[in-house]
Amino acid sequence: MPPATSRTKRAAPRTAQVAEHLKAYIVERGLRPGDRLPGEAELIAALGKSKGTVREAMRILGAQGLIRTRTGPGGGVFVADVSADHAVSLLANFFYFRDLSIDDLYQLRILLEPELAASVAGRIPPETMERFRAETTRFDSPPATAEEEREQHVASLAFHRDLAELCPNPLLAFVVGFIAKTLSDLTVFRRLYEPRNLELWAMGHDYHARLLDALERGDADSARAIMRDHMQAALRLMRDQEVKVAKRFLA
Amino acid sequence: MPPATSRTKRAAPRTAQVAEHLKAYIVERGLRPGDRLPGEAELIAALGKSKGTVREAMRILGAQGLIRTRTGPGGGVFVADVSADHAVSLLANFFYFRDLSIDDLYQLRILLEPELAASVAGRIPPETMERFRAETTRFDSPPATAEEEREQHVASLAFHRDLAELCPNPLLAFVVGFIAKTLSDLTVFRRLYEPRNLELWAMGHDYHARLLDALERGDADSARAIMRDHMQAALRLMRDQEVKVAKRFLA
DNA sequence: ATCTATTTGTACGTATGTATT
DNA sequence: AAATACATACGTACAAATAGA
Repeated sequence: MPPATSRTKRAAPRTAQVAEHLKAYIVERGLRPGDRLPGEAELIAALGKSKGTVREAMRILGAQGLIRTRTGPGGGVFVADVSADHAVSLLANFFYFRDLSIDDLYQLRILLEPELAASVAGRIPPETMERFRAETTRFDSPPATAEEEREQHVASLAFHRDLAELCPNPLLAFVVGFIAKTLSDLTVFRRLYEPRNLELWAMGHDYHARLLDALERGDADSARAIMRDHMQAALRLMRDQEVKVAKRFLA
Repeated sequence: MPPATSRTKRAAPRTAQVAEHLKAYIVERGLRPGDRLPGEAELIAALGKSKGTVREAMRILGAQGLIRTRTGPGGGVFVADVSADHAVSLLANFFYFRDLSIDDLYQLRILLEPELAASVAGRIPPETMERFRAETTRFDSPPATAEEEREQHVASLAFHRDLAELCPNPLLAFVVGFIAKTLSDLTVFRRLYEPRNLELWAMGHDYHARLLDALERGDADSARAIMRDHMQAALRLMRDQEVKVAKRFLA
């Protein structure tokens, strides 16, 4: 048996043990989002751990998005569905110390967005389609100010996120959504005095309309082709723009 | 002013406030991985919060991979680089309640792996290349048992993860690594009595060698083409296999 | 090798806040 | 409006780990 000074893997702290225990508990019982977990008091009694230890374990699961707690009667600890936003934030933190360039993001975008467009063709509910059409009218006139141009760009990215939510492949939807969110955060801090790019507006406006047409009539191949052209053009234009990166952690 | 019973956004719990405060602290000061953060005692004094509150906040940041703590003299709280493994685990939890199918994973794989192969062509250090070559010899003979076949498959996925680490695009590297890890976890539980697939072995062995050749001579286009063919063939074979999904949370 | 100092980790008791009935 | 049930916050004491003398 190795001496105490050896580099044998130290036992995990009790808090981490309790957290893992709770995860296993959820998996074993096949609990679903909304299902109730034992509360503080019960866990303290059942596991023989102190209040602090149990609470810290809860915080770990909460930070990972796995549980939610509510105070008051009928409150307690509940299994939570990890939200897409939460997962995006957690992943964004991973890239905090790794610098993602615009090119990095667009390399993925060019590969994925056309496929995503194809996969949602013919799968858009009429009322959603109506909303999309209404959105495009907001951009019928070219942006008058740099600020307006930025708003249009962010709105366009929001459209891509909305589209992603309709994708039947959850992983594809997530990655595309993540990229759009990241680009959105980046461009919030774009320099405002740069010359506005009317070409970008005209192109965006045109592709938007043609894409919606293709999606509505369920023409996956056209949707893919339109999106591919748009992505390549967008990358060329992005390359000309100076972008200030916002460094921060997300909640 | 709305009454107390309205749905105005409740103030965040103190613990969450402290956690956000610490994140902001890191960002404002531009702290880097390894840099020291104020310890428990200092934070208790500086923020006027209790020990439990401060510790729970630390656990939140720890669960997100942002800090690490060490006991003893010279110990304390330190900024951590969120590890790729940690980020993969957090994202895997997001998909716990969303079922990713093999087809979902391969839809992305087919799009991304060829591009990744192209991007690492000519960028593989000689000693790494040697290691890759050595690995392939382990598979010079076809698998004798179902268990051996599974091992080869997992090893092949590990190779793809190693390759991903060399990719200059951190996002592309992450997504491909995530897919390989997820497939690895899935196939650990494949049924063992199914007929072994010698075709899979032969194809894998062949493409492996040709891919390494292309990568070594920096031939990005060939690498991309080889990888694309391999992915499409692999998907066809995977579709014939019954796969048991392992449901669990990751640490 | 043993002790000592330092810093996080665990335990427990009590009080406060919050939301439902 | 009040009682109830639950999480949240606080303070103290002690245990464990680790670097250095």
